[in-house]
Amino acid sequence: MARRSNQLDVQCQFCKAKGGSHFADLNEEELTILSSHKSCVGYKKGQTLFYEGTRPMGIFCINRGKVKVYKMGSNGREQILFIAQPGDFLGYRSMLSEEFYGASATVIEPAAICFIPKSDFLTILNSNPRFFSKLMKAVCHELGVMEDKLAQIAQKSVRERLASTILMLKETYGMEGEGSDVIDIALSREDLANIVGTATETVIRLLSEFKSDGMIGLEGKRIKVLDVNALVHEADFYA
Amino acid sequence: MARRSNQLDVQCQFCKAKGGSHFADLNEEELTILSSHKSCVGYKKGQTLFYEGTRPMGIFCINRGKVKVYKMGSNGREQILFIAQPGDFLGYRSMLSEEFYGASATVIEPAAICFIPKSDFLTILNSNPRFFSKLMKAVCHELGVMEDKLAQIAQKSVRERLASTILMLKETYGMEGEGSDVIDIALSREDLANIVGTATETVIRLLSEFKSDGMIGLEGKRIKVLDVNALVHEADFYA
DNA sequence: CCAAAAACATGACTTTTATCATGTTTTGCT
DNA sequence: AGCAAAACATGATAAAAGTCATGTTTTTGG
Repeated sequence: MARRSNQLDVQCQFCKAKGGSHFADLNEEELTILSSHKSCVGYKKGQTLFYEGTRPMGIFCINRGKVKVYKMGSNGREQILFIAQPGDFLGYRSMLSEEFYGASATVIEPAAICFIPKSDFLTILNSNPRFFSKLMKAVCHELGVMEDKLAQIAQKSVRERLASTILMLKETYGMEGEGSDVIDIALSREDLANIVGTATETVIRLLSEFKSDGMIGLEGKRIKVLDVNALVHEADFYA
Repeated sequence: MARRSNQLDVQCQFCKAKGGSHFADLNEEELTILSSHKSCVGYKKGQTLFYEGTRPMGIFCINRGKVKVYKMGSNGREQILFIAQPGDFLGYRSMLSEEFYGASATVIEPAAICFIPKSDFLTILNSNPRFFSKLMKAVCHELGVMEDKLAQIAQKSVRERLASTILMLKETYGMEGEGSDVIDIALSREDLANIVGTATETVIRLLSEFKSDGMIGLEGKRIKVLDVNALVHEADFYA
């Protein structure tokens, strides 16, 4: 069998990212089915897994790296819906609703990503009701999260949303340091703006303000959280 | 068995709203299970089915009327997530993700609504894989719709969102008239603002503008769509 | 390693939208 | 019917955020 130069040898059975994923409690046999026709490829920053409006052919499972999932607006600006990390699946939602992709997915940190053809995935899904239930639960949870984000964007100011986004990033990517947590994700200011739902300049300005107020520290792209409480207050969590 | 004064006798087998609902192709036996412990009650405008933060005990199935589903913001303003109509279920999403309700549901037009206890609903769900699949598909679709709304709110102006909301309402509640379609739903300006995600005054002002531009007509709460193309243009659908 | 491109940063200005104030109309209730 | 409350409407003003212009720094590719 021909091999693409950057084809990687990642078997589901031994995947380190599996632990936290929905695949966590499939049995050996099922993992073998998953592995049988799958391919795993290295992706560079900026490469796109799939585009909005195209037909899903299978699911992407992230082994390493980070991927932004976003919709393109008529003004050319992206709205980032979420950032996927190792263990996450991508593309199964559209596959299950039998629709075209509603969003695009592009790598933002060098990644290793497996592709599992639709048919293999559906085979597992139909033969394992517990897996199906688990996925259902996950989708229901996701819907709740998305509703939360909608309400936040509709009702909070850009300042509040930025503060709350920084806190959310800290929860997910925060690395314990001495006293301060460094957020271990290389987001451009533009990407950050596209998560928050605002203009790049506005994010840059607010970050400077947060910095001079001593709430965060900036080391290039990396954001250091210096004063969690102040950020929580800024995000208006309890008001 | 004691009967509450406004208890209604609605049997799932003969429910007119069933046709368009997820219950459409359950068999007689399953419908009997559904009916067995269910109650169906009349609700007046303003009555609340459930509150954000409480525990789901079953699902609500709308037989007649309209219900707004919304989240409360810290500023006291509601963000309406969607409006449910006859045939829709409410509350199953939180039940399946085993979380508290993430939103509240309040009647906006006099309604008849059935309540099916959690256990009965889960019985059907576990015994009928096709029904489960259908629901999964619906949730996946809903998630796509919600992502769409998020991107719209994040990227479009209030003016564009109002135009697009009016068009959406026309699709769902439009009644064919002579030349113009009347939107058959009695939304207060405040509710409309809470769908669009803006202040009530802003909606009122923009509606006046749309009216003097000849795009819509206003007869009390009812909105008449006079020029669909102009609204589509205003909503910036193709730009 | 160097040049070009991309990302970051800041100022000036404009537009959009929220907020506050006030008055009018409609609705609901007894 | 009549009164109170809610909803609707409009103006004035302020605040928030977007846009444009321009310069600096960082990153990237040959």
